[in-house]
Amino acid sequence: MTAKTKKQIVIEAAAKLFSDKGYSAASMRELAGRVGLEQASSLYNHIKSKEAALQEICFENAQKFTDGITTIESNISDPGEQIRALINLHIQVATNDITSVTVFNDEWRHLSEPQLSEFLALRKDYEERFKEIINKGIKTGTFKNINPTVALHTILSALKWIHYWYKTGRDSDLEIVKKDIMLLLMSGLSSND
Amino acid sequence: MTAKTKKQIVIEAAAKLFSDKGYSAASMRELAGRVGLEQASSLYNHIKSKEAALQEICFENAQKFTDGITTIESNISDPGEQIRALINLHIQVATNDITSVTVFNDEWRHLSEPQLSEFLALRKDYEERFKEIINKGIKTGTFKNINPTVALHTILSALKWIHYWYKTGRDSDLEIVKKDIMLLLMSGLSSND
DNA sequence: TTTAGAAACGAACGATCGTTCGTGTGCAAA
DNA sequence: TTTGCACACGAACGATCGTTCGTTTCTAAA
Repeated sequence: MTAKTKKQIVIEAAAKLFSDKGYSAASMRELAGRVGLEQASSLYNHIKSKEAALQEICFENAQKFTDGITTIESNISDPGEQIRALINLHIQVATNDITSVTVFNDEWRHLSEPQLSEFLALRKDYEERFKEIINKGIKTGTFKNINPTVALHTILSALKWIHYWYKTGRDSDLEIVKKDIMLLLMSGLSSND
Repeated sequence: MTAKTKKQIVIEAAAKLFSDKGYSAASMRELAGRVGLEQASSLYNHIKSKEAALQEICFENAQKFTDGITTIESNISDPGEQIRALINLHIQVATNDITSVTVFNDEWRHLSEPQLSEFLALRKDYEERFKEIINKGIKTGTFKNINPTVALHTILSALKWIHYWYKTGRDSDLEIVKKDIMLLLMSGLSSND
């Protein structure tokens, strides 16, 4: 296990700070204080700028999702199991790195060009591949005939509260939560009796 | 139809601006420009402060949800129909006032005390009442035996993308979207063949 | 036509922002 | 022991922020 570089520490603290206050309300002086530095200027020995930190966080998380869906596409063929694996991926990412996924979800819009366009392109690509799996499931009769765009966004949006839950309450076991989210999204709230 | 007061115009423009840039990144000078004023100082003839505008937006929307669930509680008794009505309420609010619901969802954390606590109490109250309906449905066998907290947050979170969709693409009919969201949340993605 | 009040203006305030730069310090290689 | 480099410091920069205040302009009632 290699030691964490100071840069990594700064980036992680930045993710937490951006998550707590939002990117614009987060100051470099507070970030310095959180990593034990007296001066904001000291940060610039480790990162290039405030926005460079945001970029690292956003693209690092984008990579996790891109890698995840690539693995799922090549190792699983049944659309139902693919969607289950995607749901699992989102829960996994959200609970493994609680703060940076918040930044990924909410603070990407403070990226400036050309990073903003690049980020949106990555997201769009991910969504298209997700939607393609839904489409395939509908065609094969595995899924209901629901508008794929609606299904895509409803599922993605539904998975966004996890990091919040994991951060605050976390009263029940993760495996139970995972199972119930799967059940709700795949089979719905209504009982079938 | 009474004319819109300048204060209302300012508040609505503030909602749009907060939605576009986030509360912290939104400046009073840009807000002034958006309502045709050359000076930010002119805004203070209509609103008390930047945060006062945020407060109005947040609590006005909280009121809509509180009023909505109160009506549903007293006019509908079947839990399944109550949840359907709640989903409908969220879609209705999100599409009727696209921008202010964004602020309600994402920017409330920039409220300062005591408004922050007051807002969180309102939200908590709403969530408890929503959860109570889920609980009732589980008890009567209308709903699956899913952890009510998980079901609550998954459904609430799932409904948050609507305003985004309504703002940007809006390629398909609202009634179709509404129907498909209902179907997905109540019966799930999997087909039952 | 006069007058009172509402609303817009423009300068200015103190505060805070991200970032730069020159300096000093301490550790590791020579 | 000397040298070089990584890193922390502290002052300072220009910019922008929300807000205040005194003044001017506009409008509608008298």
